Amino acid sequence: MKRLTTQRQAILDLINASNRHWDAEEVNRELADRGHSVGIATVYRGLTALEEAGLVASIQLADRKRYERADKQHHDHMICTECGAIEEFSHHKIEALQEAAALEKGFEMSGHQLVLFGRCARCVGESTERGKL
Amino acid sequence: MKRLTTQRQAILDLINASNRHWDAEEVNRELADRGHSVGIATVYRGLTALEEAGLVASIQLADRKRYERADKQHHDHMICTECGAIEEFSHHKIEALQEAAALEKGFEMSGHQLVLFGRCARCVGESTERGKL
DNA sequence: AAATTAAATGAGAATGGTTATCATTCCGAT
DNA sequence: ATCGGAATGATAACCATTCTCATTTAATTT
Ligand SMILES: [Mn+2]
Ligand SMILES: [Mn+2]
Ligand SMILES: [Zn+2]
Ligand SMILES: [Zn+2]
Repeated sequence: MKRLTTQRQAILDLINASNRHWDAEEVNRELADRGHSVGIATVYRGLTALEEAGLVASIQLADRKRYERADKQHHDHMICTECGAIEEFSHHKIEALQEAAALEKGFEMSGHQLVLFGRCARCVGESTERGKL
Repeated sequence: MKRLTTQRQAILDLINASNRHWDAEEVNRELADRGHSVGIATVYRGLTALEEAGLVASIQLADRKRYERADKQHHDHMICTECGAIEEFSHHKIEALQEAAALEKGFEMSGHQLVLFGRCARCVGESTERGKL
């Protein structure tokens, strides 16, 4: 059980060849554009299967789930509330302190999700530009 | 504009009188049980309005949005993947380091969301009990 | 190679949380 | 009392995701 079919391979290749954080619909559309159209249900099932196999990683944002390559070290995300850009960062001290906080509550931590919201450098720069006019 | 109507007051009172993290449907059902039934659409609008007014706070979990009292100091959450319990914690160092990480990327942070997943003390205890049998 | 069997696919229906519509009701200000 | 902007509630619509099911694909066994 759990085959790496042509469709799943196509999804995996797409994700591995980029640094983006894809949602199911984007994967579906991009594959269609490339001529290897894959049914949307299959995309959802494929993404789930690939994640279970540890071949892709995901972040659950408010509305949609997004997938990215799994061959990067663990990191968290900052999301620009203005342009939607997703930046990555990792801070080992934060990770350590999370563990500490969990321990303190007798909580057996198995994972976490940290997302920072705000304006990315580019958006901040642009609005500053505009202010100068 | 933005009135504190009877319905919204009822929602607010309900949330303020508890330490729970309510979703819209729970609020709707609880108010109905108490005889002050409020339409589900009104509950959604009310919760949004109350949050905009700073009278309640919210956390966006994977599936649903949950609301809680706003009169507590900022905190983050640990969610038990076994029983669904939501525990709260706050760690000023984590908060500070988040700011630092944002600064490093030229990111103008306006908010964040940190959720730890795992098993709460009670669930860990229970499975240990069971192991002893 | 043919048959067997389990898993995967895809089209479309269904689900579930949330938002939009719209006629009606409420309420504050003139 | 009247007017006009908000709020309400029933319901439809939305949208991401999952489910159903007939069909296809592909390993495994004869
Ligand atoms: Mn990432
Ligand atoms: Mn809380
Ligand atoms: Zn931006
Ligand atoms: Zn628990």
